[in-house]
Amino acid sequence: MLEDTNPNNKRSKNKSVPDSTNSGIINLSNLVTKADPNLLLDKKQLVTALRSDFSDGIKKIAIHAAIKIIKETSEQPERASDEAYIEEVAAKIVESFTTVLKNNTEFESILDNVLSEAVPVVQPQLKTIVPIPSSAVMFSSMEAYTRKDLWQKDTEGIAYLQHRAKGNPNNYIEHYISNPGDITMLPWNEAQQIIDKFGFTTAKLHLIFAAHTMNQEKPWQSTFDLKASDIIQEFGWDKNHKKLKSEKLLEIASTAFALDCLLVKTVWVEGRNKKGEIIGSVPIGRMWNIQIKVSGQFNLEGKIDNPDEVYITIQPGLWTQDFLNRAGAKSREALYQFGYLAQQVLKIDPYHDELALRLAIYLTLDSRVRLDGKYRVIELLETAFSKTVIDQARLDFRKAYDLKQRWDNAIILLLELGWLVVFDPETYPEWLRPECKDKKPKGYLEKLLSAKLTIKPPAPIPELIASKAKPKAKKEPLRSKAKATPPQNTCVTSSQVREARIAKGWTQAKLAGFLGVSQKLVSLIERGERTVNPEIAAQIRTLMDIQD
DNA sequence: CGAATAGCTCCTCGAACGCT
DNA sequence: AGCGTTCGAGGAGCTATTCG
Repeated sequence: MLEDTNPNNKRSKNKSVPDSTNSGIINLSNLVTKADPNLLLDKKQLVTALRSDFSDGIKKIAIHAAIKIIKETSEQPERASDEAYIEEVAAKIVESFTTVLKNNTEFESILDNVLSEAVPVVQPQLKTIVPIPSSAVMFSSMEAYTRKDLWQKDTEGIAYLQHRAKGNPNNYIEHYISNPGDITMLPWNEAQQIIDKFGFTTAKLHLIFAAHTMNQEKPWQSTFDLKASDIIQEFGWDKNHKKLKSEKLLEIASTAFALDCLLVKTVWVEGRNKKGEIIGSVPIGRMWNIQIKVSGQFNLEGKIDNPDEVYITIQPGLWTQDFLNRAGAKSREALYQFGYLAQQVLKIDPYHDELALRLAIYLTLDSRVRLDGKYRVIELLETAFSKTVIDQARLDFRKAYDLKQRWDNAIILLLELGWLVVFDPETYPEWLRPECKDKKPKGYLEKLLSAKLTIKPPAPIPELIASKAKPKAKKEPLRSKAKATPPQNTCVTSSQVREARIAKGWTQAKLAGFLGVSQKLVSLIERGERTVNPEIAAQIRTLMDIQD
């Protein structure tokens, strides 16, 4: 089961480099390891570095060789102590080697084999609405990144965070902390240092990784590359001019580094069907395997101080085999659950709009499960903060006022971002709503906590989710068809679908996977042999960016 | 040769229809 | 009205063909 080997294990090798100059043999691999690993990014720089390293090595050997030659073969062995003569002979030896090296294309072809492509092929930026995994692992990992208060110490002093399923308490997911490239669980004190690095940036980067993972057919077997400057734009950091771009790049790199430290273990049994149950249990493994490559100008020590780009290579962990397995879901052996992420969520500022961001992330994941979007205020606040925050607000009127302010600001921001917020007329009266400036009566906090409201992500996400959900609740016949389609143009032609799909480089099977239909139907649609129902048409338009 | 696509067949489900 | 039958759309599985 765990047979696929982790490519990251390579990195711990090459710790000590034997001094090849003493043996008189130049070993290319030794030279490679002596070079700064950052050099591996740029073949030209590496070749230059290796050539100069090679020449230095040759010079030392050449001097030894020159002395030996003069002593043993020369007619004037006494000149073996004549430094000038030695250098002269050594220089000839060096020259004979370096001329060979200069014209040696074999040297570069060896490097071609040693090195992967210099600049990785990066994934394009995310669109405004993207599919995103919404399985329990996403909920639990979001808690791991944004809820430091939920981390605990077990009896052996290991730091862990446990997320139990609401419906079935036998199902749970646990997270641990490790050092990068390792799966040893770290004890509390060491783990704390990494947990301290967690936060909203980590959570947002995690969402971006997760969104790109949706593009992988078998995520647990594949890797993909992202460019940190794309991520900066997705975070909306490009508009902040107080920080240098290189600083932002390094922040992304260190955030990715923190993501590499999260482990996950799942014990999950879901569904009842003909084949029995889906067992989604994975032993402890990494959430993401991450490698970071920095590119830019080298300083004198061969390091990069101010990178002009950072490339992140991501390999999703084994959890995706059980929770993001399209083929497995078809054969009812694994899960493939996803919702949709509005890209603007990534741009919400965690410092000024923390609650809005927490709500947006939670609701993004939860909207697939809770189709009606109905929540009570207390429920949302409890998932966003620890319970103690609410208890403190109950005891201290200033904290209560503060909490109400934060809640109102969060709701106002979500409304501005196009989220659908409908206040329940009975439990959420006018005077309690964010826009009302009137003085609040006594006991308003309890009123607010028990108030009900409907929150849904911005259009067209609710429509997309609704069309994905198998309509178990009876749809009202006939009328629904006419009613469901009023606002947008939901027609697509067969050629539009085919052209858009090919433009994106998707196969019919891949599009079918996102639509939740068979590849065959996509084929029929593209040939114009099947009419496209409005819901599928709307999904196609969104997924494929089809304009009128 | 393997991945992508298309052809064929069969199943399911809801709407419409007809009979009692 | 209640029930069974028929029909067509939507969809899945298996497999043949095409294409790079």
